[in-house]
Amino acid sequence: MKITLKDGSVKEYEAAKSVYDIAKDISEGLARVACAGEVNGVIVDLRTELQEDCTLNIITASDPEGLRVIRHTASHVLAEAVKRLYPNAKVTIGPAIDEGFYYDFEADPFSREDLDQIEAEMKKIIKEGHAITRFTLPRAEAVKLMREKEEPFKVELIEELPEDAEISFYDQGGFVDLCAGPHLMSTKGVKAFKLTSSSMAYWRGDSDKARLQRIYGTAYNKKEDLAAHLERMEDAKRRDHNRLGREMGLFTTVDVIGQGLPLFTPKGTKMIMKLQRWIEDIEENEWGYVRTRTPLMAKSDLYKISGHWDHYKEGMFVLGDEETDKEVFALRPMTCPFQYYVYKNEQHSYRDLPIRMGETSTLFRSEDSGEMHGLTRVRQFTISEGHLIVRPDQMVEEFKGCLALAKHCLTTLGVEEDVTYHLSKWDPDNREKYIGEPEVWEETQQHMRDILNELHIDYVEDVGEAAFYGPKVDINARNVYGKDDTMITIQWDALLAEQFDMYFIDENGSKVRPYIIHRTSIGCYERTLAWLIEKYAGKFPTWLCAEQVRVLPISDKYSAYADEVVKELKKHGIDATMDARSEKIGFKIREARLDKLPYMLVVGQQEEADHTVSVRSRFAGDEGVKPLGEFIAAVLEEIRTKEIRREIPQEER
RNA sequence: GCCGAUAUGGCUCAGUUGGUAGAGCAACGCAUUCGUAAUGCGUAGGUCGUCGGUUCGAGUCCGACUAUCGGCUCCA
Repeated sequence: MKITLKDGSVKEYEAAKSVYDIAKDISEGLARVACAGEVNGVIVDLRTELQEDCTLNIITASDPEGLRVIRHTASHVLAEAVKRLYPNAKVTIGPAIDEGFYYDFEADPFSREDLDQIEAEMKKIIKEGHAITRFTLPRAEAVKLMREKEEPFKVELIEELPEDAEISFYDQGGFVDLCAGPHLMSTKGVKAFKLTSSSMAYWRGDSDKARLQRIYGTAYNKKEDLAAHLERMEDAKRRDHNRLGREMGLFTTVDVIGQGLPLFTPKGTKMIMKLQRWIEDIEENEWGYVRTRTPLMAKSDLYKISGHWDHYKEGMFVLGDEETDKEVFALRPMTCPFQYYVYKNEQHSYRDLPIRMGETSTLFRSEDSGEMHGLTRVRQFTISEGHLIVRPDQMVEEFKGCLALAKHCLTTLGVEEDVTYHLSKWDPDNREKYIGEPEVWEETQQHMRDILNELHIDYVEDVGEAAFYGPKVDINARNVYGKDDTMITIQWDALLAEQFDMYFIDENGSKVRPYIIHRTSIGCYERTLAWLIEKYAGKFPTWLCAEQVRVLPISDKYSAYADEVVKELKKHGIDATMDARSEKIGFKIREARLDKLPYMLVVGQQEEADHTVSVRSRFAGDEGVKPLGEFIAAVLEEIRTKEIRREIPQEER
């Protein structure tokens, strides 16, 4: 009998061998890695004897799917452990997920101690080494089985399947769970796992349905892989901007000020100012933007024109009461209509276009109280907002320019490798959500594809993610915990000009509607700073650092010279300070290192006499003694070019 | 908004069955004046998130509120 494996290789076996035995054999004796039991596309029982030549789909631990199988099996072991310890708990679903697995139970909340106990029980089950076997039942019998076991959630799931479906179950030594599989062949195969946390979740994600307790865990093929994963999570925790940013004294929050309203310290403010000045300068000087300055609030009338009053009122902070007050205001959640009125302030010729308006714009959004997080989800934020008013024939070129600017910003910050581009399209099956003709949507989206391809940008297309007035390109970044946040968005809008009655005069003297591009170049400063904190673990490129150089006199005797050095540095616009405390030099260096400073200048008798500085950097350690002028020139160049100096590991120095 | 956990000096955390707060680091002072990741000694600092309740007595028990964290996206 010839067995063709998934990878195409063919192996010869004696006839009537079981899938189980073959799997055991070709998974290199591991006997733990999944036997999917899929033969020529048909799922078979693990103990089925194979009579003919066939193709066999065996998953090994080295397959990406192998990890999912291990984790899925771990979730079943978890379910069994919970049922053993809490017989009244009801099981629901337990899939493998990106970083591990979870299982939802209807039960009382689990504490960390409970998780430890469950973990111990899981280890027992694994040690007992139950064979995991698959069997199927017709739907009616499947329902009956789960009724007998008093598992209402499973009954509900089965009843949703087609009436003639063969329902598959997996049995691990008496614990039976409804499941499509595949699984490992024995509970013994779960060798490296950990329960990480528990939380609450709703049945089917619906807050009107039953409240469930979710237990999260992770599992790996080898103990070392698990340890590495846990180490990664520890590292993520250390980089977490919400922790590191506070620790480094960049921002804080205050109870009585409110949720989602971070306060920036002088240090954090300086960093944001550096980002902001950079963006404002390059937009104005290199990318042809004019700048505007518009109110942070407006009468409700404005938002009624823009449509926000009807569609976004929940998300706005409204000042006043429509019933009792003559005028009602709202803090602005976006800048668009404000800049539109700047455009409308004068009549424009086709020759004036494009007009690129940029504003460092503070916005307010009334996020739900549970949605706030650090600097990434806040109620007040400041964004490098902008609107381009363009002629239809300029649209493609200008859109390209916006993307190029965004890309330039990302590259300068050294984060261009960490983003994903998304073409957010409309949903042709959900036309009432969007305005405009299908042909126009398809055409616009094709333009955007062409632009992305021309700029050699890899992207994914997301259906149904467009704005109601047009498609957009979103640039997302992944945070330390692997979650995506949108950093930059560039939107194609051929509609709102109509709503605000914007026009320009074409060469024939008639009024024409312009197109609008709604865009940001670097996103909002709060979120960008958060991202940079995590990306660099607080060790920012020199140009961004609030404190770039610290001068460390060996002793009080040299503080006059140190002071002179600081003054000289400041004269050149370098952010420099002095540590004049009567501490040992080793102590001062240690503190400067912990503060993640790029440069330390040690000065003592020798340096004072020669007008030099002894340079120690975060990047290369001791860089030797240099004339002060030479050091300043080098740092100024590094700042000017926004260089991201690579850190040479300790052992290579 | 919903569910859960948490809230003690600037920071990280102890505080046992309710009996009126403790450590390390930081800060400050004194001594030390030092050559590339921690000098020594000492001092001060808290109405225990806020408000209310139970009690002779509350950091500890109960309730409300506020804030922080995790989850509410991954679907047999």
